[in-house]
Amino acid sequence: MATERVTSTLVAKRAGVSQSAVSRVFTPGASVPLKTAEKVRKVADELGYRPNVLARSLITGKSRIIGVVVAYFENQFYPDAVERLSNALQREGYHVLIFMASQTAGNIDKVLSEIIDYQVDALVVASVAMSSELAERCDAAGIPVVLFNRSQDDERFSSVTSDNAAGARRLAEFLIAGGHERIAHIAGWEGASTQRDREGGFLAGLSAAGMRLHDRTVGDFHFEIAQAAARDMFNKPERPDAVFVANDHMAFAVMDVVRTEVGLRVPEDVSIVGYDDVPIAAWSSYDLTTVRQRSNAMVEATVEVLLTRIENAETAPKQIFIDGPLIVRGSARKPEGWDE
Amino acid sequence: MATERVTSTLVAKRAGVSQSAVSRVFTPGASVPLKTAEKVRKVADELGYRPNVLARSLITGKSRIIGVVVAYFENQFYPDAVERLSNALQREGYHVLIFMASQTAGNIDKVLSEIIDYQVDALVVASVAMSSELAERCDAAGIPVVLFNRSQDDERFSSVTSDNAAGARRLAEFLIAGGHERIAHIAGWEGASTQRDREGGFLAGLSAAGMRLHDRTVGDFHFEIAQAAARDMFNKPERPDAVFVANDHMAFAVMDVVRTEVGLRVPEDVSIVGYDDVPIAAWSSYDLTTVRQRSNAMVEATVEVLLTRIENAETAPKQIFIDGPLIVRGSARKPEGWDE
DNA sequence: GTGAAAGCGCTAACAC
DNA sequence: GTGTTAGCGCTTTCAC
Repeated sequence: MATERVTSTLVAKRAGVSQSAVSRVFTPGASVPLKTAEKVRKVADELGYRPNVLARSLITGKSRIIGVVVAYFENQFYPDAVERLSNALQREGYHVLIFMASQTAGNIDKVLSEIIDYQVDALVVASVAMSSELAERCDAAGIPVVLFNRSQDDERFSSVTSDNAAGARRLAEFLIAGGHERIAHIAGWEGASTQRDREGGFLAGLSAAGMRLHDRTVGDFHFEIAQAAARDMFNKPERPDAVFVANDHMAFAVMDVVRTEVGLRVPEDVSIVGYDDVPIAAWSSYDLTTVRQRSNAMVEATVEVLLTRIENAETAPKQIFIDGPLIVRGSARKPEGWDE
Repeated sequence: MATERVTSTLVAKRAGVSQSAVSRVFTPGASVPLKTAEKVRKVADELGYRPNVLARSLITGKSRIIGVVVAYFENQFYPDAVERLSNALQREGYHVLIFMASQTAGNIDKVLSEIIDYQVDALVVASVAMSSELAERCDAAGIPVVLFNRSQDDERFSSVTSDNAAGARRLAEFLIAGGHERIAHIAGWEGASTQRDREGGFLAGLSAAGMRLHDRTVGDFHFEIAQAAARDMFNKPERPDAVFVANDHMAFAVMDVVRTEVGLRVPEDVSIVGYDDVPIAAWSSYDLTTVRQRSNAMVEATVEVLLTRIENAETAPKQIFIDGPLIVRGSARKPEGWDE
C-alpha cells in the first residue's frame, strides 16, 4: 500500500526546476529566488515531500544525531536528566538515539559500537564506564564524548559532574553541627567516581572535625541492596544517629527500612541525608535533606561542550564541575539556632 | 585530528578483494567463502572498519530505527516502559530515536515530522495524541504506528493499553467491599483515553452496587495539580472515606497532602487507591493499593505488533488490551475476612 | 541564478 | 564464487 517515495527528483520534475534547486530550497543556508522557492514549496507540500535526512547525512558527514547511553532509569535522576538533555538538543536541531546499558552489563562496548555505526555526531555517556579501546575508536572517528555524572581519568573525554567532594563535605559539616556523634555511611557502587568523590569529601569533612565514620555498608546505588545494607547497619547493637546515604534513591530505601522495619523515627532517632535532590526528595513522605545536583546546569554544560566540540574538532576536552547547594529539609536534625 | 574515514572501498583495496566482497562479509544473510571472510575481517579489524548504517539504510530502505515519542518522564511508568522497550528493541537489532514531547505541547506534529525524516521503520507514541493529518502521512509513507498506553479512534493505528475499564471497576468493587460509603475520584487529564476508560469502569462498578461518586476533582496527571485537587477535596466539610486517584503518580501527591497537611491517617481515616503499580507504589512509605499495568507485557505486545507490521506491511493494525491484576497493599481498608 | 554532473558509502543485480 | 555496474536521495562544485 505504501505510496511511491517522494524524492527531490520528483518534486523537481513537477515544479519544472532542477533537483539542485529543490535541494537549495530545503537547505537553510542557500539562497534561492523567492519565486522558485514558492513554486517548489507548493509542489513539495502537495506531494508531502520532506528531505531524507539520512541521504543528507551521507554527504554532509553530519547526522545531527547524538548518541546517549544511560544505565538505569530506576533512579529518577537519570530519566529527569535525559528528558532535559533531549529537550535541549532538540532545541538545537539534534535528535537523541538512546541506548539503555542496563541489561547488557558486560557488552557495553559492543552496543556502543552499534550506536557509533549510526554516525552519531557525539556521544553522551551517563553513569557508565567506557573501555579505553572504545575511547580510542571515538577519538579516531572524531566523535566527541561527554561523560555525564561520572568522570574518568582519560584526557580524551569531556565530563560534567557536580562537585561531589565539596557537596558531601558540606553534608558532613551539617551533620556535625547538628550534634550527631555516630555518623555512618551507606555507599553506592564502589566502582563509580561519584561514590569515590562523595565518600572522600564526606570523610574529609569528618576528619576536619576530628571525627571518624561510625559504620559503613554498601548499597550499590540500588534500592533493594540499599535496603539490605540498612538492615545490616541497624541490626547491630550500636546504631548510628546519622547516616549519609550516597544518593537519594538509596536514601528512600533506607528511610523506609528504618521507619517501617526498625521502628525508628526520622529525624528524632536517626538523621538521614542523601545526594542528588531528585524530585521525590521534596515529597513530604521523605522530605529529605540532600545536596542538589543541578541537572539543569549539568545538561546545559553538556550541550555546550558537545556543540563546541562538534563545531570545532580542535577544541580540547573539558572537565566541568557544577556546584550544588545543600538542601535542608526535615530528614535530619538541624543545628541549634538553624532557621528555616 | 580525525583520521580518514574507513570505508568498504578502502578495506576492499587493502584486502585485495572487491567492494562487494566486503559488503557481503558484513551482510548477515550473504554467503562468502571462509577464506575471503577471514581476510576481509582481519583487514577491517586493523583499520577499525564498520559499515555505515546510514548508507546501508539509504539503499535497503530500512533504517532499523524506531521513533519513540513520550510526553513526560515525571511519572515513573514512562521511563520504566521506555527502558523496557528500548531493551526489547535492541535485542531485535533496532535502535530507539527518542523524542520528548513534554516541552513542545502544541508542536507535536512538527516534531514528529522531524523524527519521520530520519526514515524510522516505525513509531511508538506514548501518552500523546496524533493529529489525523500526521496519521495520514505515516500511513502514506508506510510507517506503522503503535499507540502506547493510549488509544485513539483511528483504524490506522495499532494500540496497546491495559484494560483500564476492567481494572478500575475492580478497584470500585474492592472499595465497596471494604465498606466505604463516600467514594471520590481524582481524575487525570480529561483528554486522555486512559482517564476516560478508568473513570468509566470505576463509575460502572459503583452503579452496579447502586452507589454514586461522592466527589470529584481533577489532577491532570501532574503531581502539583493533584496536590491542589486533593486540598480542594479535603477542605470541604463532608470528606470522602475513599479516593480513587487516576494514577499512582498523583496518588502519591494525594497521600502526602492528606497525611501531612490534612492530618488524616491512611487507611484508617481515608483509603487511597491508584492505578499503574509503578515501583514506588511498593515502597513502604506509600504501600499503595493499585491496579498493575503490566508494562512488561505491554512492551512485548508493542514490539510484536511493530515487528509484524514492519515485516509485512499488509498486516492490519491491532488494538491490544493487557489485563492487569489488583494489587492489594496497605493504603486502603480491606474487606472483612480479606487475607493477605 | 541555475542546471549538469559527480559522488557520499553502501547494496543488489547481473555478468563473468 | 567474485567483480563490475548501477543507483539509493541527497549536496555541492562548477560551468553557464
